[in-house]
Amino acid sequence: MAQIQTLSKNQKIILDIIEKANEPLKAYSILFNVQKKGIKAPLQVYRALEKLIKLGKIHKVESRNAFVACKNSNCDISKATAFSICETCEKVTEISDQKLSKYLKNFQDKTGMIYKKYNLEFYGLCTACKRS
Amino acid sequence: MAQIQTLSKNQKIILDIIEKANEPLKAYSILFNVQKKGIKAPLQVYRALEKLIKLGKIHKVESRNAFVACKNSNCDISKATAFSICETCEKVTEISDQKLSKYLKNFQDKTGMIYKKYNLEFYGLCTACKRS
DNA sequence: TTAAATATGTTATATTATAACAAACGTTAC
DNA sequence: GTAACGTTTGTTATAATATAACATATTTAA
Repeated sequence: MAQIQTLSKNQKIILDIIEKANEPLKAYSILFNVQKKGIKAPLQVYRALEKLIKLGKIHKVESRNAFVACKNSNCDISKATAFSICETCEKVTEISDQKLSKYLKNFQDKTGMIYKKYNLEFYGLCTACKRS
Repeated sequence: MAQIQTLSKNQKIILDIIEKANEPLKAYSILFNVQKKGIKAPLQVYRALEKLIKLGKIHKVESRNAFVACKNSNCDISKATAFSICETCEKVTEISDQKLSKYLKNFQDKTGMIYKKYNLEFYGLCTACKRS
């Protein structure tokens, strides 16, 4: 029932890098960045990523195979994620919209399937790329 | 302006396999299945997949790296996709819900970004797995 | 303080996807 | 018909993403 989860050494190192990046990071680019800190193998990165995702500290942007820090303390331990992705500059922003998340959490399909999580990705043109 | 797009040989073969499968297929499992038909290399598969996606004949289930036939003639040339995915049996169903798609097509974020496409994936427990 | 759970380190390998180049095919305009 | 263009194919090689399996160490909690 521990609410506060202390992160391990590798988990801290990798979360730190993802939080400081202002763009989604790929696993092997993370690996490259942490090699000076003694993390040498892909598995060490993937294991930390897996744990951080479970804790809701980061999310995977599925269509990009990349990882971003959760900017949304409301997001229910990574059970409900929404992103906007610019197809030109690849900028990714986590969408934090109460109405949207409420709508999706309550969504029911015809089959009666129980939904525990969702992930929504919008693709388009960000305002910066629209201008140019 | 051609409305009717005739598929090439490889595209037909690969669409056929995906349509006959009742589950999402992975690229290399498709490759294995079509080797007897003379398609030998991954690129031949990936190129056909890419084209079929553009035409809206199939969709990629991003979180599974797998491909399903479009069951939804309404889905706007693969610009608006929604799936339900059972985390137990991995069954994937394309959701065809007018209200949902209308809601998402009209969704606007705070930044004013223009959305051209979206992909939504719900994860949970299907009715069959719920019973057991 | 010892058992259980979690995290680490390491090597090897599996899986998914694209680059680069050459040739063939299909459509359209003339 | 045929030249020009875009699309598709075939092929080899390689890049990028992710996991298996095993041994050891560390932390947590009864």
